[in-house]
Amino acid sequence: MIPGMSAADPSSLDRAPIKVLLADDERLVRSGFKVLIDVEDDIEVVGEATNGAEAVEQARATRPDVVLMDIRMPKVDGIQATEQIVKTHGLQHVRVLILTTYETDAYVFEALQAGASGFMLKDAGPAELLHAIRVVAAGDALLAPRITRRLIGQFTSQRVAAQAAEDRLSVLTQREREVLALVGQGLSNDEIGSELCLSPATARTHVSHAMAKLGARDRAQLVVIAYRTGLVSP
Amino acid sequence: MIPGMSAADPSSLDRAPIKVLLADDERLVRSGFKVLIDVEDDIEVVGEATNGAEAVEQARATRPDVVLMDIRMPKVDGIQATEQIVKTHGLQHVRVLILTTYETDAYVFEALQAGASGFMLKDAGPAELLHAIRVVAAGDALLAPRITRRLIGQFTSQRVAAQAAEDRLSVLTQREREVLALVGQGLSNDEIGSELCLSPATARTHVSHAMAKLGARDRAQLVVIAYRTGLVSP
DNA sequence: ATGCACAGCCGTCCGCCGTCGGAGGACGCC
DNA sequence: GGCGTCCTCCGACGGCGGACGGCTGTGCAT
Repeated sequence: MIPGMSAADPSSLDRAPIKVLLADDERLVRSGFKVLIDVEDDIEVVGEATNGAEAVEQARATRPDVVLMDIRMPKVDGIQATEQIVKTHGLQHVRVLILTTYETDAYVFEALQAGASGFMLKDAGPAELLHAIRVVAAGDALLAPRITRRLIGQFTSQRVAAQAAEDRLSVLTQREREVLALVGQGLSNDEIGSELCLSPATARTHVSHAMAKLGARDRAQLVVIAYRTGLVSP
Repeated sequence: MIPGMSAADPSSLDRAPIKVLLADDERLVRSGFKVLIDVEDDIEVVGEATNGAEAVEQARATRPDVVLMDIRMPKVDGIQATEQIVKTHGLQHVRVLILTTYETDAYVFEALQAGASGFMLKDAGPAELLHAIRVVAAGDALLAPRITRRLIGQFTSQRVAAQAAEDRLSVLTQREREVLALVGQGLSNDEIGSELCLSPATARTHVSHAMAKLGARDRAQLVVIAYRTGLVSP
């Protein structure tokens, strides 16, 4: 074991070994992982599966700590299998580590949504893979660096977009923004008036001004703008 | 160098060493990192800073590949410094790796938004830290496993919430959902009618039914529901 | 076959919404 | 003081929106 990389498992000797289930349709890949894992003292392979359905069966039978799951597999794919495993009663402790060749964004999203704890690419080094298994077994999560980068990029880009959209509201006065926020929650003019201690006529004026400035025709379109700019939360 | 962990830098010997700038207000922390880094052949410390302002100066002077940045620092904090560095013309190649004791969600978000490429906790092992430096220097990104876990948890939880909210729409007919989607984009009844090849009166009926079933009074409130359920994207 | 329920479609009536014009007061700026 | 901006308020008009009832067709059950 590599010194210093053991944050997830500082004393491997006095614990039960991490039980791993391999799910991949290619025999060569499985045997490769198996020899890689078997030389480690603190990790052992307890089962293998060649498709998603088998993976679910094996998970129920062997109750592993970690499932190394490929995505593209015959019959049931890895993402569906992941969903079934983590939703099975009594198998909540099982962590799924996706291991695939493709870094398609859609795969990553679906896999995480399905309940995967990690996402690694097959071009990762052996030590990275072993480290990932230990991290996931400890209940933490881990993504391949390239995936992390893209995830962050997407995260920040949508933040920037929200920032840019928020600039559309810069033409509004403070009061108009307040009114817009209430319109964004579906309030009527009268409700806005009593909420802000205004005459309903004044509320209408502010709504009207906001619509004119933002190019909205309806108050419905104002709601759309309020959501798109992030003025009102989901 | 550890075999297998070198995916980010497979052949360290035939490249220029990674230049690292240390930014931390505690002398002990800096010296600790320095001895850790200096024993590696492919990484070298080219400067040190004790606060955010110094970090920006040093980054301009030494043009490092990676800045190891603490968050809590006097004068200018690490997040502000990160923002200034990555926005400085000619310093876009500089990657910032946040290294802090606290895993507060707000810190993580702000740091990533500011342009950081990684976020590690100070309780990480030496090998993890060195690996993180190499990953970030290679242009990829990396988060501490605990951070990754929380990020994924937040990501999926909001997905699950959207899923639960979507059940509200189960009472609607297919046609009504279509109409609702268009209402959610701010379309008028006439526009919906021509969009779906309907009489405007029919569009109104569907809108009316959707409102009755969902407990909405306005079409504005329908827009709110459409966004909250995720029927229309942000 | 009859009755029933539901989805879809349409026309009509009333009310709120949105527009326009006007008007007053508070504040800051030249 | 004059000017501009913002907030507040009012009244009247036209129109879209929403409610209501009626009509058709389909599927299901008795």
